[in-house]
Amino acid sequence: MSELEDRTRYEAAEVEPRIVRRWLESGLFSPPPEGTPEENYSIAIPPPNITGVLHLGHALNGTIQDLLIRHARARGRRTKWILGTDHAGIATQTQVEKLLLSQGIGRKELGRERFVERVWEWRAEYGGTMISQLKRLGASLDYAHERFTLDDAYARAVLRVFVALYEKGYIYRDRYMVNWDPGSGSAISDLEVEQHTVTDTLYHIDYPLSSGSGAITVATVRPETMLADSAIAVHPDDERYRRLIGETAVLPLVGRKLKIIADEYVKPEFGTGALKITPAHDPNDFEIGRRHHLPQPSVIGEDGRITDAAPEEYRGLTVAEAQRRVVAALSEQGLITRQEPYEHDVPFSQRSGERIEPLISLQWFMRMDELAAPAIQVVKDGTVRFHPESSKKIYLDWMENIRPWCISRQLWWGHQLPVWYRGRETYVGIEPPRGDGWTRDPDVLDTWFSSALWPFATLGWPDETPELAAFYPTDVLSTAREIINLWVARMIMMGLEFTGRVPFGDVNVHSVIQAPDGRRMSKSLGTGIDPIDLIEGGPRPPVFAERPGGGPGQFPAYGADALRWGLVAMSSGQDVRFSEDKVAQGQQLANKLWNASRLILTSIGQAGADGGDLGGWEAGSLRARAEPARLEDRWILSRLQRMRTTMDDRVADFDLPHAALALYDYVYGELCDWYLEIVKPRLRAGERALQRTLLHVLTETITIAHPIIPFVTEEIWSFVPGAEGLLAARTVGEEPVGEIDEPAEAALGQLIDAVQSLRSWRSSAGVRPGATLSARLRATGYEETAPDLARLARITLDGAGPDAPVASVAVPGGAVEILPGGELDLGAAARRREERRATLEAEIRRAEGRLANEGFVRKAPAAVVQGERDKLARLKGELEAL
RNA sequence: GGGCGGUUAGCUCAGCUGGUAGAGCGCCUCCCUUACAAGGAGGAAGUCGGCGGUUCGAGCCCGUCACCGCCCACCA
Repeated sequence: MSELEDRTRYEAAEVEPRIVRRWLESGLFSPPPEGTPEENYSIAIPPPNITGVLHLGHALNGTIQDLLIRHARARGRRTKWILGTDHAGIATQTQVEKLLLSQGIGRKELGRERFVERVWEWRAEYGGTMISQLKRLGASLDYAHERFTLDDAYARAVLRVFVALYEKGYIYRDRYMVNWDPGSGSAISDLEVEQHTVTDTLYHIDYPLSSGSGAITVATVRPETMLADSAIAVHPDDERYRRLIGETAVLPLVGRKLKIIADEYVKPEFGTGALKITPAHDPNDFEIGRRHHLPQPSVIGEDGRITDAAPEEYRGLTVAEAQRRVVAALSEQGLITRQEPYEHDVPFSQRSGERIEPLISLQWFMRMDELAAPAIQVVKDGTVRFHPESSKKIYLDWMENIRPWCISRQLWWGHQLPVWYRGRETYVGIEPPRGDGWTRDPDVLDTWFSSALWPFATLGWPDETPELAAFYPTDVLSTAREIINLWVARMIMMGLEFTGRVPFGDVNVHSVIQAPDGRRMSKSLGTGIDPIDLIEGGPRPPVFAERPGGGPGQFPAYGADALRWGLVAMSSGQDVRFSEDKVAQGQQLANKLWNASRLILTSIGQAGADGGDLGGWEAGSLRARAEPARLEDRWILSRLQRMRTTMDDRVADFDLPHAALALYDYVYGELCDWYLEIVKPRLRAGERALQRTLLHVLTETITIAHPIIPFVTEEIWSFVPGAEGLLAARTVGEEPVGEIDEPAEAALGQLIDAVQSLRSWRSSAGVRPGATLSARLRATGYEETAPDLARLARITLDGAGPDAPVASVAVPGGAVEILPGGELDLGAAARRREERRATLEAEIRRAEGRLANEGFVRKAPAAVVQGERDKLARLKGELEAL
């Protein structure tokens, strides 16, 4: 036991790494594939990108999932937390390309095959960063069965899905308007586009009418696209233009004649009310063009340069250069009648950050309506539940307006389409076509296509593996709301289509953690932090206010438990600011629990170390039988049971912040502040019944706390006499850990109030903290607790004599009279008395006022009115006593 | 433009079905009491964003306005 005596502080940095090792060696996190999905509990982790580095969002989501998994494991369920990584097409390709470029190697010169080889090499070297970080966080993932969205088995699943959907007619090829990302040189889906506010120039340009009588003026922020104009549109009811409908105008710089057409899409009040139509370079114009069967000349190529369809002097220019030239030429001709700055939202690629170039392109698409219908149904009927429920709206809004998904990407890193062409023939199949002359489509699939299969492809689908039989469907999917549509929706659709079952029953949408100043957490803003820096100590970005501990500009090593507790505790809203204080609070909790355990374990001492002689241990379950010998024992068992129930309920509701706070309040406000203080005298007596109760309370407390703060609790467990194996493997089952005891709670509550009142009185009356006062108890309800009251409030209750009290301190059930004695500052006591009198008088006035209010007496519930009367009587009694 | 969330102590946040406001940090006073000074005891500190309304009674319910954040959205 001397080791425990010496370790007066909990040193997370020393403890945690070896606990991680013990967990990993135990094999506990890799359950055998047995039992049914209903009996078992599984979660598939949102696969981290191989390019990724853990950020606070990952740390929070990792903690949440681990908490759920450990909680389920402690309830006796076979748990599997499925691990894997995502190949992350664009992100990875871009990153490796940059790296190679810094070595002077270009992607194109390297060639596709060798480039892909280099990416695999890169992945082998760096792809596991986040996994080792998750281990450090304590995440109890099944590390032995790590999957990758590009491994062979997974790739087979992807191809099979593609072929099946093609055969059903859902997947097709089309020339259609796509979001072209010049940065990655690929089309991307709508969900990979984000809008940024940009200030452009709005140009008003005159298009001379063919009739020669005047001109029609259009407004545009992209004058260069006029080279591809194929019409001018006005609103059919717009009086200004009505007579021009059907006429033509001459496209400046090009000379082509443009028909003036009517379309209700045009807003007469916006700009000039006349809209130039460029079907090939604007999504709205594309639709209008289709309605009116307009030609779709395209002047911007996939390389972002002007094509040969434009007049010669513009060919080969970049879009920006072309814009300058067009504007200059138009100005020269006096056709620009107005220019004004114009602020609007413009699409950018989430990946490359470049401005999206809307283009018509030949791509593969997937029609979603048929897949969406059942996926909407399962959410509406509660087969899949969102937490919080409000996030379900995000899903339904998108699903009910779902549009075709552009699934082909012009990249090299990913699942190449199982599509071959020969002349005008197209072959789609898992195996390559027979015969000569076939060329494979070079495109790869959108990364999210493979991610959509995650919950079942990771378990071996399409093979009927034991893993699939045991763990699919999974129980929970936890994520941030930004990928509800990008990923969650698609998993539900694919799960239903290919397994006939929803991939998970609950979707937990967690908070987004912002920087302390409310900005987004991001590396480029200098607001991002590596969670490992909080665990092990590391640089503290300037946006994080200085706190004591740690070096200058350094986070102290808070430890993983602290970070876990802190993240969960702070994640109470949909967007929350990162609070380092909460992490510090988590560290304190770990330290407190550690020290409380030291007190208990060292006091049990040898009796426990001998093993069996505590008598209360049941050999099988290692569960001490508590023997509540006294009131406080019944009280703590009651409170323990309540805390456990609260914890279970909050976890079941996915309300984890309150689970974390409930644990803290119990450990501090009940176990340490009161129970351990009350039993201290009994502790020294070596009372056997007390030891059993303590051991029970300690082991159940750490078992319940373990899912949130697994490290410190595991470390404590290793010192519990008779404990074997890992706490992580210990189950609590369903039986209660204590008995709810209302009388005990009432009596102890009274004691606590009384002690606090007396301490407060002492402090304001200027009594020396160490002094013991002579006093007399004039109150009921302290039959069992009077000695504790005396000790904790530092008074003696032996003053039975006739002495007049110098003060009367109101406590529940009556008052404690303070008798004269050498330690009293009578002046301060008198001042205190006068202050108290003033407060009492004010409160009495308030209560009397309320009771004089006829409406209150008549309409308020009887219990509330009676409570007010009781309070008034009590206040008056106390005033009397003063 | 639509939707969601927020506005409570100096800071970060709790506040259950409406019954005279709480925690952590910070601040002040005291205490190295044999688990913990990364500790303990006590204290000061709030027009609960503004304005209306419902109610005997509103931080909580309703309306409205303001500000902050996020998500979604094809108006040049």
